[in-house]
Amino acid sequence: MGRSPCCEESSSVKKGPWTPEEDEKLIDYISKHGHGSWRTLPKRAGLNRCGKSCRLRWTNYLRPDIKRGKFSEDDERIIINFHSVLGNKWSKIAAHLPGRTDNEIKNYWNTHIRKKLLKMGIDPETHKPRTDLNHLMSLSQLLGMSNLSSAISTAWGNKPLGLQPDITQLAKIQLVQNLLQLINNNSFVNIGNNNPYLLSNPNLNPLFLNGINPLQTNKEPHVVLSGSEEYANPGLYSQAQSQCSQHDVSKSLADLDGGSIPQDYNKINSTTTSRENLAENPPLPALVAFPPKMGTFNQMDSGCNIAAQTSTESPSNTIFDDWEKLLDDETSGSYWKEILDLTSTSASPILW
DNA sequence: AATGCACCCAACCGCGCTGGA
DNA sequence: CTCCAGCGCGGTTGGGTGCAT
Repeated sequence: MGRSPCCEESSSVKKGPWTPEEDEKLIDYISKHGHGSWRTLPKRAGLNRCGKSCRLRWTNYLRPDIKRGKFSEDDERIIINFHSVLGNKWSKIAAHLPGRTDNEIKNYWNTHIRKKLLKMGIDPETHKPRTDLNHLMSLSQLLGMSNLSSAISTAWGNKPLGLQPDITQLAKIQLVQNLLQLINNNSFVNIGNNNPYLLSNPNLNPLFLNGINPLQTNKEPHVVLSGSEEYANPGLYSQAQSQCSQHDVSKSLADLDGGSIPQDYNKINSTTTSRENLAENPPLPALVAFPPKMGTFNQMDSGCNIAAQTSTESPSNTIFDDWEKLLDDETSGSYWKEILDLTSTSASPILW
């Protein structure tokens, strides 16, 4: 069905940035009369703007309850978690960050968070590790740079730059993760990063894929949504819920899906695995056992060489041992050779 | 100082949904 | 049931700004 444009094309309504005078008129009018019909508001308020422009200016900028300024780390985490569940539903995400507008969150996502996730090797759309070849290339280049830096440092008789070993390890790990995912196309491993987002993200933590909450010792059943809204990832939604509760958001998320908010959760938590992941992607055994408390866990402290944590759910030490070997400089060469051999014989056109 | 470039974010555009006639 | 006005939402644009050369 066709619809008339918001403003007559022939009309000479003003566009572009708002002047302080226009702002004042709009604020004055709405504070006295409310906005009522946006379409008729400009005339009533004496503004040469279209109603839509007035609404946008009010909701995104002039509203008195708008919170401006930098996003906190908590805000960022909440945005990421809700985005992993809701996708680009900016208004829904904004509903859980009082004072923030959907436009502001959308901009912040596109300019900051998106890039951050990409740098971490995470696809901001799916919240899963990137498997595109460009990304693999950049990782292999990172490895190359890192090795070069190491060679230069050795040649000069200096120790490598302080960050270099971590970068090397992370690049190796990330690269292998992505290779494994390419090869198996059904799961992946995630180690060597102390970012709470990675650890708590059911898409990124292998334990979640096994239906294990890394922060709890017992398995939990899958979430069965009883509400009207479908969420791609109920585990993350629970996590998002718990974070939301920390911010004292009055609107209960439980109302949305008929579930209950796990009130005592720590900052990073989750309850279940993704139904889709389990249904469509049978999990590989978890490679790393996570300790029960996030606060005590710092993988970087051990230089990515994670000490095996005992867990009743830990399926295998063998694979973990392999990873340790991979991370061991003395033996990594042979493992890389194996991987290279494997990829060179596979049908996938891996580029090096 | 001038220029080019990248980034940020306010504002715009167009589509879909909703509810009333 | 159809039509349509109005609104809200998500994607996109472009001007302003800061930084590098």
